[in-house]
Amino acid sequence: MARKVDGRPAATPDVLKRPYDPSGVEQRWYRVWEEAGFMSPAPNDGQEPFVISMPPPNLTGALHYGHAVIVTYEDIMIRWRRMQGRPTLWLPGTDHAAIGTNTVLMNQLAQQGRTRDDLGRDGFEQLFWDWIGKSGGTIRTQIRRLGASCDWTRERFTMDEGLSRAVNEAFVRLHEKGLIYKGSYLVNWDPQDQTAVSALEVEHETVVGSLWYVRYPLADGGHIVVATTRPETILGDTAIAVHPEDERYSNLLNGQAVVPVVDRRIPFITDPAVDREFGSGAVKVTPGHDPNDYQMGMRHDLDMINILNEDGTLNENAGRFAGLDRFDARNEMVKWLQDRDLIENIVDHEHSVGHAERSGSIIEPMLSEQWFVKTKPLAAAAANAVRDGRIRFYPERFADEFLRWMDNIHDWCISRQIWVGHRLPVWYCRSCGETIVSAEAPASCGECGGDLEQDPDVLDTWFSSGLWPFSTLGWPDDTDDMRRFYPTTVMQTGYDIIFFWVARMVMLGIELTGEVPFRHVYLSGLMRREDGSKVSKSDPRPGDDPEEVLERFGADALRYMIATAGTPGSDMKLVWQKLEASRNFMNKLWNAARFTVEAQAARSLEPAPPTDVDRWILGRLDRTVAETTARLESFNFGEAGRGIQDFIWNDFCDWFIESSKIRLHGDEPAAAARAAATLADVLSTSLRLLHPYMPFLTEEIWSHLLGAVSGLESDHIIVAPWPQDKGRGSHPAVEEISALAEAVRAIRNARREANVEPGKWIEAVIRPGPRADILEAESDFVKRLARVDPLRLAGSDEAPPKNAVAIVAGGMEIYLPLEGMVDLEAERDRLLGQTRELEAEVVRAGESLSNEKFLSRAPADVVQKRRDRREQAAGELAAIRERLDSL
RNA sequence: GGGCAAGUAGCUCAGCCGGUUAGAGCGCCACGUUGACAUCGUGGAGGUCACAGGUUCGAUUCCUGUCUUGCCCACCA
Repeated sequence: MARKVDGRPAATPDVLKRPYDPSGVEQRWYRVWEEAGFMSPAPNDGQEPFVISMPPPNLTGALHYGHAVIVTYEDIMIRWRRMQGRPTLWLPGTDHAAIGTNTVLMNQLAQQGRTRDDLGRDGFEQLFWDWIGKSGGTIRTQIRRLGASCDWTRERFTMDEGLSRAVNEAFVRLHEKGLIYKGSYLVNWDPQDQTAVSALEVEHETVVGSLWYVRYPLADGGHIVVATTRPETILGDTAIAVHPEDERYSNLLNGQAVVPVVDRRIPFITDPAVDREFGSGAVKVTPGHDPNDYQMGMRHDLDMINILNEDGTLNENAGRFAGLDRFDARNEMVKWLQDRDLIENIVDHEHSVGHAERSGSIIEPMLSEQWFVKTKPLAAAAANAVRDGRIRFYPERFADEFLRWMDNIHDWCISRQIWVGHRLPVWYCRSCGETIVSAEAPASCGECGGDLEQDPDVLDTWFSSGLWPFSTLGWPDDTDDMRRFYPTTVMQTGYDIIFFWVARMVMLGIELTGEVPFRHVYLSGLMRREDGSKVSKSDPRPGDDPEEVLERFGADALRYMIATAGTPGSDMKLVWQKLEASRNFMNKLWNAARFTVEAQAARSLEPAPPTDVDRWILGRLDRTVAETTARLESFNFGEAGRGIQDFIWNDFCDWFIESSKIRLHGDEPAAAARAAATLADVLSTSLRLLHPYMPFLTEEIWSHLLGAVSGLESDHIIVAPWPQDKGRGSHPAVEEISALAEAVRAIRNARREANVEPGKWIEAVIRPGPRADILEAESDFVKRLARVDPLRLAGSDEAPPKNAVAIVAGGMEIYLPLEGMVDLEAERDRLLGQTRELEAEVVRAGESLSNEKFLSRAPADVVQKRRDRREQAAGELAAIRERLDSL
């Protein structure tokens, strides 16, 4: 027989060693599941499938907590639905992340002192594919490590052959319908990555800069003052605008101003967009480098001058400043103006500056020829799908956010001047200049037969991710998977990409497939650091890497912490103590399992009928089953998880296991067999409830149970049936035993107050009132758990013992005759204190019960409840007063 | 500038489609080697549910306003 460290014999089999150690266990079970094919959908039996497209992690490096959050919630849903018997498909994959990956690769090259031009496009693409292989492998391993029960046989990558075909097809179809167009517009230009980005990829940051008041000479002499935050853009000015009703400047309208440095003569225009109160009331107009001015330029047909090169230096239009970097140019310009006394004033000014999400560099609005998606018609259809309930959001407030964005949408710039991503399916004829948009590469120009050249640009990464729910199922082909699994059921992702991704999927899904891509959108919060700061790629800190947590606590602990960390849609913090609490819970369950397995030795006999204690725990179990199922239905994963723990720890371990020891160690084999059977029953059901949260631990325990218990529903818990509520929660024993537990608690409390040694057995006398039967049947429950013996039931006409501590609890009067230990004074004080509390209670209840309006307006059950409460309090009060009198 | 969320025990957070003595984990205090578990057990202390009004028989929960914090959206030079 195995020995414990302290020398006591251990009756538990060696396989259930304590404490629970997740390392090894987790990887082992994952392999078993994968090899058995449990994670692929069951064959088509006509049942409605439950489908989730896993948000594809970016291949920009390793896993982060965002992925852990996604895996946790989605795996909970998938495992739960699988256990319910639904055919489930959870389709995993990865995303090439275009600019994100581009940044990673460019940084790697920079560290070697190289640029992408050293490699050339082919060489750079080779580098990309090498990286994809490496990063993809890491990510796949980590997703497995988290326990994601997804279908790896259907894994996809946004740039694999099928998905690339889908991208081309989507582009061509949208282009044919006029929903994709090319044009020269003011775009957000990232001078560092040297590419256009979409408005969503620009992050605005409020900074305190300067507002320069600049004197522009007038052609007819004199000057006009204009305020600007970007003096270098003076070089691109093509007008000066004032408000039409601004009389201060009405006399200047026919004249011209002279742009400093370049000496260009520019007209005055009037436009109601000008704010008379701001600055001098006159504004310089730079249509080539400011969105506002661009609009104004369009309205007034102004010249549009581009003063920047793609790398952010100034071009030949900048005169003497050509070749300078944009920031140097600003300083030089100010100096130049100051030298000529053309700066009237400089004031601090708070304004917002756009930065590129990836590179962090300041965005320059710049004229550029790009490809765009015409979003208005797509957005209208998407908004309708949400308004009419075809798509539902959880929490609901995100639907409003979604709609607001859709209603104010701008066209989407989808071309990027980088080398990572899907090349535009666009070719130009070298001879005649013809543009050809085609899903397949054409051999030659259809017009003149000339040679073709493919457009060098690639697509925004979100264009391909926008197709994800259907491109992964085989679209544009009419595949079995597409027919069976589309539309998908739930889309769950972080709320931070609702516009980037969710919105695009809805727009493109409806347009290209005619159906919404998913029915439910569950948006989860972000995982923050313990101090509340955001985990960021640009500023990594120790603790940001989930790998550490997996090492120390295992995937189950991390998952449970994430699932129970908060409420839907709200951010959560990575709190170390919560991970410890998860681990402790796992250990608690593990030990309960050891106990249960050990107890099965008693199951050789035909079990006795269930006792009220059995009925109580089975009733509590059924209530937990019902609650958990309802909470999962409504996406309340945190509440569900906490409820399961509450049941396992507080009901099962603290009360049922403790009380089962009476029967297990007693001398009635049939009773012991019943206790063992109930233990196994409750444990196996609890494990199934918990499995979606802690797949590894529950599978491990299940495997040990298999050897000890018969009648388990399945060889593997992952495919075991989800528990059913058998309605035992309404059995009277549920309340009866709860009352006994309340009595036990009260006795323990009284013992403590009377300074009775915890281990000491003391006598108790109970006047059971209406609980005589249950107390008779389960007196051992009270005896053992309250450590009282002998326990004597007194008739209602019998006088209570004199020198005793008196307690009223669970509808019973309990007396603990503690000879020589009862301090009469202290006892009287204690009882007086209780009297006061009860009196207050009676008064409170009495006030509302004597209130006519309460009686007439409050619902009947509320009134009844209050009556009951008053009655109970009054009863207890009477008993205590009687006791006081006798002292 | 507009919008959203949050403000509940020392800390991290639940709860509240109005009605219980407002809960959990951690922390704290006291006690405990009772054969599942010290990653534990038992008992306890600790909250004017941000503030001010209003609706109601009754408000932590609903409404209005204020303050604080966080986030999103927005072309004010």
